[in-house]
Amino acid sequence: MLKSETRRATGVNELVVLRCLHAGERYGYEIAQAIHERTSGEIEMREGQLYPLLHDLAARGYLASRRTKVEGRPRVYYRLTAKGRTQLEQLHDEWQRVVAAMDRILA
Amino acid sequence: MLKSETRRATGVNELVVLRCLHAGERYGYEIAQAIHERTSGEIEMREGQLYPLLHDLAARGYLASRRTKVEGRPRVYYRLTAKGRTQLEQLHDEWQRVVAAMDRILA
DNA sequence: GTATTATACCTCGTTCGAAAAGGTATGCAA
DNA sequence: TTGCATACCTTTTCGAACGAGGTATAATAC
Repeated sequence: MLKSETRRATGVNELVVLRCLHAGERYGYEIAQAIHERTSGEIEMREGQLYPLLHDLAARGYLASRRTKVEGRPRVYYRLTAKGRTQLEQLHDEWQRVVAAMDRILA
Repeated sequence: MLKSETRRATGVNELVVLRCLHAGERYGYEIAQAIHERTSGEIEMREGQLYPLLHDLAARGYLASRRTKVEGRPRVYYRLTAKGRTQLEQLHDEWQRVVAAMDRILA
C-alpha cells in the first residue's frame, strides 16, 4: 500500500499518539479517551494497542515516562522528547502526502 | 486504529483499486502503473498484493472480469459491478470521515 | 453491606494483511 | 542472446491489529 517508511504513520496510531502528547504530558487512559472523543469514535485506540505502542515509543526514545500514584491508583505519564517531536513532524508530513496522493486518485 | 468496518478502506488498497476502475475496465498491470504514476510513487500497489485483491473483489461480487489475449500475452480486464459502485461510494465516504477525524486531531 | 461502574495499568493468542520473493511466459530491443 | 517490459500468478514470512483476558483501587448505586 504505502511506502514502508510511511506504514507506521498510515497505521495512524503512532502519529495520533504523538500528536496527543504535543500539548503536554498525558497518561495512557487519558490518551485513549481523548482520541475517542475528538474523533467521535471514528478512530479507535484500544488498550491492547495503546499500551504496547506507548512502551515501544518510549523504547525508541520518542517518549519519556514518569510514574506516580493518584488517589491510590498508579499512573504513567508520558511526554515527548526532542526526538519525539521530530518524529511527530515527519509523520505529520507523511500523512499529508498520503492524503494529497489519495486526493489525486479520488478526484 | 480505525473501526473494523473501516479497516479495509484504511488499508487504502480496496478503495484505490475500485476507484481506478470507475472510469471503465482495466487490467491489473495497468492499474498498478496508474496508481504509481498518479501518486508519484507515494502509494505502492505491488503485484503480490494487487492480484489477490482483484480476485477477492471479484469473489465478493464487486468486480466482473473478462479474459483476452493481446499480442500473444493473456490479459484479464476488470470492471465495476453495480455492487462494486456502491462499495466504492461507501469506502470513499469512510475515507473522508477518517481524514476529517485526523484533521480534528492534527489541528 | 454489596454489586457495579469507572479508573488505570498490563499481556497474550489468534488472525489477517503486507512485503518480499519467486515462478511462468511472450515479445521486442540492444 | 541477453535483458527488459509486459502480464499473469502464488507462496512464505513477518508484523500489526483485534479481542479477550487479567489485576487492582475507588466511587457510586442499590
